[in-house]
Amino acid sequence: MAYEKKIPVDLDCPLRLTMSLIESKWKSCILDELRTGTPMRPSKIHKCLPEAAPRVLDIQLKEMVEDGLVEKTVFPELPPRSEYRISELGKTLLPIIDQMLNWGRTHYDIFEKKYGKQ
Amino acid sequence: MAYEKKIPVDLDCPLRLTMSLIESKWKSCILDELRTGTPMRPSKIHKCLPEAAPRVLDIQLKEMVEDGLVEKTVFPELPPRSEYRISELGKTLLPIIDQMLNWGRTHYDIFEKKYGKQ
DNA sequence: TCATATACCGAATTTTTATTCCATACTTGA
DNA sequence: TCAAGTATGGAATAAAAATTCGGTATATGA
Repeated sequence: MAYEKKIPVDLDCPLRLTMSLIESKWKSCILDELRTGTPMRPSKIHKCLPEAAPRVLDIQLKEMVEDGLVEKTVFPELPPRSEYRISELGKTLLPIIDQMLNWGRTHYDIFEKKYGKQ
Repeated sequence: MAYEKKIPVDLDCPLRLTMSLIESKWKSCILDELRTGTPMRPSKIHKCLPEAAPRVLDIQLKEMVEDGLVEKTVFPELPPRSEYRISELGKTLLPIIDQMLNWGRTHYDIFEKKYGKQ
């Protein structure tokens, strides 16, 4: 099987456990997009995160479903339709996402000066 | 130069900015080790994080100094001596680290059952 | 004398992630 | 009829991150 994580999550330490669930490039953004609880179709998620390659979002969504952070419903229709929604467990991560969002907003200037263009 | 990050931090969105500063495998753990503010010599840091390859810690410490999360003092002695300490900016990330630690402790069981050995 | 400790870094390799491209199979609207 | 949208995934490739190994130079203690 392609794209199977060798170590799904890191159980060695609680900090690494949490990090390993969200450290992939787009997972925190996916949680942020799904935060309201409203189900979202994958095409919508792709549109909301245009910087991310669709294939990557698919893979990360799949992992998040496996980890229990996100729930998926597939409607047996044609053309195919499916929905992703944040799980109760996933919601418990939102305060962390919030703090990271706030931190990023608060300290953006420092890094813009340091690493921004020109 | 070896090990230069292509994009030092991600300025596209505040969430990605914060994540990009700490998502490397050991950075959050390094911040946790340095949390009290007491300077630590690199050999001590290596001992506290024995799972991490020393070379990786060196590299990640260097990046964290560059990003301003950690400060470094080099004593011009032989044998060489140096110290790392968390910066004021780095300290502002500790509430996030704390929340991730708590989350990991609270939800450890779920993932132990799911992914733990036997 | 010799192993150990010190801090660091280059280089090569391995592992993990991310990206790109193509394919499926059916619907709708132009 | 034909392009575009729908969800998904295989496969190949590229890029990034982590790991391993070896080297620098000097001091200390056995």
